[in-house]
Amino acid sequence: MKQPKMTDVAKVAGVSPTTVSRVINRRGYLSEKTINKVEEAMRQLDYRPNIVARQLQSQRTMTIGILVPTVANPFFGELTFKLERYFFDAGFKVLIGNAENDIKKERLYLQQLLARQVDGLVIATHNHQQQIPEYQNTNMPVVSIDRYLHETIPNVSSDNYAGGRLATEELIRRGAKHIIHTDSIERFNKRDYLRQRAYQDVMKEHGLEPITYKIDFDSRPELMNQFFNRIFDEHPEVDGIFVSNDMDAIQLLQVARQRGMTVPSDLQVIGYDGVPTTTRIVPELSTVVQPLDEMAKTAVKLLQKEIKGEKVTGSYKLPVKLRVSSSLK
Amino acid sequence: MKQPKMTDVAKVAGVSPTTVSRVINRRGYLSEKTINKVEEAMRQLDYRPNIVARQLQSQRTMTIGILVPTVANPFFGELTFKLERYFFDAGFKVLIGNAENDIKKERLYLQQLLARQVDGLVIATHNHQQQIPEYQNTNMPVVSIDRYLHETIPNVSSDNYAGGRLATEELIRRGAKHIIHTDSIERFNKRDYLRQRAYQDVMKEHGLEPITYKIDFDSRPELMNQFFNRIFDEHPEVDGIFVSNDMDAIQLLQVARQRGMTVPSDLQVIGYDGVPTTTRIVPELSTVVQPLDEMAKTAVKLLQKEIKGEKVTGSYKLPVKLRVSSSLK
DNA sequence: TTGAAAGCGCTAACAT
DNA sequence: ATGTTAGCGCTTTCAA
Repeated sequence: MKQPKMTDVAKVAGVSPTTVSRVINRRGYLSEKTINKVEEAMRQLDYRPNIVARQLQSQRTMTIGILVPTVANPFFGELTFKLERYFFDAGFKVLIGNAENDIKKERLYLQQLLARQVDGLVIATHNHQQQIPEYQNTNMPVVSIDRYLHETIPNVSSDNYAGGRLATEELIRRGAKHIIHTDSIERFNKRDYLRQRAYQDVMKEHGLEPITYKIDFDSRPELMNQFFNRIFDEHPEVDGIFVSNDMDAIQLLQVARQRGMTVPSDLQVIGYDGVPTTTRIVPELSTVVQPLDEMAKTAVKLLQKEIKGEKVTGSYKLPVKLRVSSSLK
Repeated sequence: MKQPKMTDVAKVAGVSPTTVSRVINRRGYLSEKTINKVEEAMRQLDYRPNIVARQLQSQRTMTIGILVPTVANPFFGELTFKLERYFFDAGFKVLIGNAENDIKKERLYLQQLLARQVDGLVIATHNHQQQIPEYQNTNMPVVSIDRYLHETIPNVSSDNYAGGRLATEELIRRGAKHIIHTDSIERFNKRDYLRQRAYQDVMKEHGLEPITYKIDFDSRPELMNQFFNRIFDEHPEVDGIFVSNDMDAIQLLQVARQRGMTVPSDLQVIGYDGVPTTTRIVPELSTVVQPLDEMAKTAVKLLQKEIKGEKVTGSYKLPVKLRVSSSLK
């Protein structure tokens, strides 16, 4: 048997559909008696309003699309979790897409979501935006996380430059002389290379030579191991490494141990992200902690403003802090 | 300016709205000329069909709701990722809810999602289903993961009993004599205690005394440390532990190391889950690997059947395998 | 305080 | 091969 609709409720309650709608939405004048009749009818039929019909009428879905590389990664899992929580508190549901560093998939999601299935979009993927013309469509409210998409799209991120400085300065302060920086290769846009720039600036300020290695984000664990081994082979003098994210840093720690290096006496390591889950699993890793909770809150707030019709642009950099642990002297 | 709709396209192309619809959906007879005219008009107006209107008409949203405790947990992050991937391949979008072990929140999600916003539901939460009457509503296609909800709702899980046996037997085979099992407390239903039952059966078969400790799932890391320390205090003779999930097992390893115990010579440990992310971070942990990919595939397949109208019930147990690493002798 | 009618944007059924 | 009409289930005028 089919789900009851408003006219069914109206019939049972002996009123018009309009009145049922009024009762559901508590709009306009209603007599106590009518309210009771209608509510009784709804209960009797186990009636649930059809959200889709309401969406068509109201032209809003109260749904937000979130695009990430993959929620299987602890950083994006945590981010998605926080975003979803704050959106939920604001009355929004959340549709997720794991773009998997696949431009085609990201475009497919966008084409779907732009078809008025969502009221807004949070983009935290790492694909090359130049290849995704959909972001030029400025009608849809969009916020990006840690990524520049378009001049009209506000961007929320941790203060990458400050974070890069913090990490590098700390390594130097603790006696490291030969410090290497590894970064993901997929951050195409110059504005996203702030961690690296900060590292280079600090190194130069201290008369040290900056050396950056680029990691292919998608590389498999075995390749990562090769990659880190190569660093050690090419730079046996290295005594400090600033790694652009904790997952990579953890793997680096493993490689260093396999090579018989002792952390922190032979090698000091600082990562980036500081997500609770990874910190809990590898408490010994020192790291630059991104204010994920604040970032999520900010993104939600900005997107809500956009949805209300306010113009929002610019870059929102949130302060990082250092978590010092036993991977530092 | 407003988004163009079908009639706008129809006007520009000089045809009827129906024809536009036909072109979009490639249905019925169309002349080459008409197709071109319509497509040109769509391009010119940057037209995107309104999905919500289509949903109202077709009575399907092509959207699935997924409820998990939180995607921030690597296990559920990975599960959500895989589910989303296979649903995407099948043409479905995915709405997520982080129920956070909060019955109220879970009910709120359900009430929303049951309002025909989704075509089906995957439930992987850990709340007490007796307190969630919405699951009695049998109209909505539902699949549960590792959790019994209702006799009409199919359940997909790893073979928990086999996994429990595998872990316990392996510890015994490798010489452990005093083996303790720790399990989450939130698995209310008897059918969910299969890992524990397997552990107990194997212990008894070998003339050993089973000892199970229950962990409160939500407990904070500090409490977990206390908890594990208590186990070691109360059972200094312990030389093997089977922990019900890897996150807990990892924390146990840390506590053991803090106490100066050496793994595996003093203490052998086996976890449960074997998610790629945690395995990559803590490769030394031996664990019972859940076939997450198969579980996701199965859940997607079952839900699609239900959506097509087929009746699906019963319990789908998928085979586990042991991942042996250096936490075993 | 309540109801009738129109319309949100699309597609299915029925013409032609 | 294309158009007309009706309707998906709700809310919003406007009227009574």
